[in-house]
Amino acid sequence: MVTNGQYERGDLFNPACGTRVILDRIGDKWTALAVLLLQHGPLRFTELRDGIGSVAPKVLTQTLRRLERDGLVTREVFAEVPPRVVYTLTPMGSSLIGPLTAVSDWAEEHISAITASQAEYDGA
Amino acid sequence: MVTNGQYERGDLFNPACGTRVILDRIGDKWTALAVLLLQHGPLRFTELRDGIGSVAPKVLTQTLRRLERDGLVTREVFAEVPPRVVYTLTPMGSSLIGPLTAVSDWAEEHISAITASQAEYDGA
DNA sequence: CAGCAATAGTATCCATTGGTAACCAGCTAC
DNA sequence: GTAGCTGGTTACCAATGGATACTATTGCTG
Repeated sequence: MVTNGQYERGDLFNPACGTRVILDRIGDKWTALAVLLLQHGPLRFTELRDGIGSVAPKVLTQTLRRLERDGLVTREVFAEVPPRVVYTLTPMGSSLIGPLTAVSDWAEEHISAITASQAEYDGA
Repeated sequence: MVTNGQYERGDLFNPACGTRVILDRIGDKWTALAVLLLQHGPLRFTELRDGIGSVAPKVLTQTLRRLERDGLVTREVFAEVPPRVVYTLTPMGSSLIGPLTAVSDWAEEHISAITASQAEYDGA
């Protein structure tokens, strides 16, 4: 089931399928969270860094650069003093909010059951 | 906005919020893919390993053990020769298929736009 | 009985990614 | 001139993931 000869649809056993490529991309430590945080409007570098709390600036820079390269966020630099850099979701980035929110809602719904399962597993 | 005093709902800026805990858990390299692969029925260790293709047995074992600990899959050992181990989604595991499929569908829909954006970024 | 084959892993070592801490560039206010 | 703000970068260390070899169990082959 080949689409345009480059990516295979649906066949998750094929490493070249689009889903696997994307899971590999947004399945790193901070990407999904960054997109979710930007859903209510643009944020500055420092707002993201301080808000996340535990991310190293180096890693946040990497995450945002990759998102920019993928066309999911834009990066605007204002030549002020002190400098200001604002990150904004593109329309494509915004379209990812829905699916990510589905996962997020699932998480909120099942987090306590998962924690309970872990406790039982560890104690048994 | 605290639920039971342990997890905070909705506030993604709080590292203790359920979404962030779960994103940290299923946002590793193979967990989401393993759940998606199990959606059509149980699979053996070797079927998962060979199907994924590029995962080291050590890492697949870690992934499946964590999923078992979280209560998302069950592990059944048949004392035969050669041995047989079958992994199956629990009801909670199956309930994650919907949200993950939403992400998967998004991926299939936007993979070519993302690839194009990357090419432009790299060439510009 | 010696040797081999099949499955589901471990064990060991190496590579890649993420984290910590320190520093920089540009400008402004003291 | 020196300190401070922002948005990083650099150098180094820790944790996670990957490659390869090996093991345990037991029936089958010769």
